[in-house]
Amino acid sequence: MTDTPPKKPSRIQTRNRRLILDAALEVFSRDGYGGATLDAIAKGAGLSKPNLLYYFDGKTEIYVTLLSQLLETWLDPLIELDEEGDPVEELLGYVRHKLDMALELPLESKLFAGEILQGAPRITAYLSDDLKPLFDRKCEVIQTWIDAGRIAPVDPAHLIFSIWSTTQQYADFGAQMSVLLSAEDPTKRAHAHLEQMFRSLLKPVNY
Amino acid sequence: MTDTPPKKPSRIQTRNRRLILDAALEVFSRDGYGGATLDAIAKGAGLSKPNLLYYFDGKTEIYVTLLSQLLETWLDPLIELDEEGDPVEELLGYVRHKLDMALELPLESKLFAGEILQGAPRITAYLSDDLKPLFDRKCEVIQTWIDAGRIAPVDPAHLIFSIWSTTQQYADFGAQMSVLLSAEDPTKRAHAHLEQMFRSLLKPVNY
DNA sequence: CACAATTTTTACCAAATGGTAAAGCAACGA
DNA sequence: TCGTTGCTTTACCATTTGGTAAAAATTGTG
Repeated sequence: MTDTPPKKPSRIQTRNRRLILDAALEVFSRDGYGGATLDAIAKGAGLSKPNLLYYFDGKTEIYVTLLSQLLETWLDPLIELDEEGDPVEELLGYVRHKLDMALELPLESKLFAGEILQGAPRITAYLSDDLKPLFDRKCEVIQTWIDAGRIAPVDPAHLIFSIWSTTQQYADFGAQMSVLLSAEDPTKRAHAHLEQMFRSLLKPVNY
Repeated sequence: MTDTPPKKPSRIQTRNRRLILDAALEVFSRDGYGGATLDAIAKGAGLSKPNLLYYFDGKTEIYVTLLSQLLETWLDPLIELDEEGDPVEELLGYVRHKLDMALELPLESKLFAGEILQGAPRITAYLSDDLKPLFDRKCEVIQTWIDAGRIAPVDPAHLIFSIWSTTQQYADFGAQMSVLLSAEDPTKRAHAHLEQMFRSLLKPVNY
């Protein structure tokens, strides 16, 4: 019995860790890892800095905790891509789902984008251990659909990349869009536009 | 004659400012604005920190200088979009040009992305003063093409957004792609994939 | 060369930052 | 109610960071 007992966290622990992670998400996604400070996070959480460090071992741990929690959510939509369903509708469903996530969780999207932008120094392990196997599997599914002539012959990997970038931009580049579209709401046309784009790309060639 | 005389910079000034900006690009794009330090930039440039500050007034000035220089280059391809040319080929040419830029200038792309990600706090003025007018003009051009039935009816603004995001991802998310494609070279299929995607989207409906 | 202007170095500094030690306070079971 | 455990505060601290003052060295120029 030398191993650490699991010990479920107290109510107070659950609450404060939640407060900290919420504040940290805001700060990290706004200022980046380097620009974020423990003071800012503590202030946002309504706690003192040493109190923060009672719950987390340091800045990096908070950041990594945030990322790994996020990554689970992030993977879900891709997992749901079902080989048995209708190919075009499955892929369009994935686009829709991913776009909804970007629109509803912009801070999470930005946090992730920021980490990748800087070379993903803290999550490369996750990328190769969790994401890559899933990615490879889904690429194969897509390839199967292509071989069966059920969608147009696209490059599966680059198709997924395109889905990721076109959906996430609505969170990541939101500041730019706000300026360029002034009054308009980017959300409005985003769904329709992406549906049109990927439908025209994927529609199997008639003959 | 109370205004500052132009005074062309000495050879030594030109060289050192170049050294500094080159080093700064590397550091800022890798560590973000907040994570970048003057020491790191100075080291990269092979100068002492106070020497840096002889050429630039401070961290922010270096960063802003870098961004505004970059932004000119960034705009060019969009400016070249020619109303008189063949619509589909013009737009595909823009895609190609933008992709080449992302592949050849990944640091610049990342620097820009990082700034937008954080809400573009230092370049909002540029966005509304320079980019927006150009953006609006080109949206009108695209709308003209649509009205003439020369390309499929897409949302011009979102079309441009999609071009931006799908091209820039090859720089901004390069770390992720490296892991997911392991040995392969993302560059190879990128051009073909984007051409296929935007061609199928833009092809005018036959009737 | 002499002298002024430019460039670089040395020696600092105040504020911010990530983090710690230890005492005080609260909660809770026996 | 006592003692143990869990939580919070106060008071620090070493390092890093952006930045400055001023002397020293270098460069350009008549």
